[in-house]
Amino acid sequence: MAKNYWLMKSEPDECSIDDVLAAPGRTVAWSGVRNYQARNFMRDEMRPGDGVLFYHSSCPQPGVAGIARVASRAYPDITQFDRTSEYFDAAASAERPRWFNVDVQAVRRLRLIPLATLRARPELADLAILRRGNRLSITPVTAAQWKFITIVLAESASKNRKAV
DNA sequence: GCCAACGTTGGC
DNA sequence: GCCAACGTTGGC
Repeated sequence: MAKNYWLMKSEPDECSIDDVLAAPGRTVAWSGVRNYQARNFMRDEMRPGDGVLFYHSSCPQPGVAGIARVASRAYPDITQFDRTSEYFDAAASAERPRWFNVDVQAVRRLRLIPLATLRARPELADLAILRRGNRLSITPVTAAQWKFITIVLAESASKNRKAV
């Protein structure tokens, strides 16, 4: 099956790309997603090896902060069973779990590609996260968008750093 | 099944 | 803090 690509939002106060890089195995469980569409992407479409744009949201400098990869198939999100968790779901049971998550492994940090930079590029006009009113925390990325962001934008960011 | 009210997201 | 946009809830 062809490799898929995704953009996953995370609030850096909660879990930044550096937090994932510092985690054991550079891997974290992407638990706590409580949106059906995002859940379905993880449960039904994600496969180990899929590419992930790690996006920092709800922070002073929103943008793509790193590259990661899907590191597991989806499995039941343990936080739905934990009464002490803010993600507890009384309607879920072990027999009928409602929420699922994959594991995400950090690959590398990027010099931040700011949201404004993404918006400025006509090549990314159809990027889901740039669509008006988009709030989904997990969105698909096309192979062309992935290449453009991880090669063209990440490269030019690296050159700019040398120039500065 | 409709739809108003409410809650959340997330950039600014 | 504001506000647009969208998802969810619950009465009917």
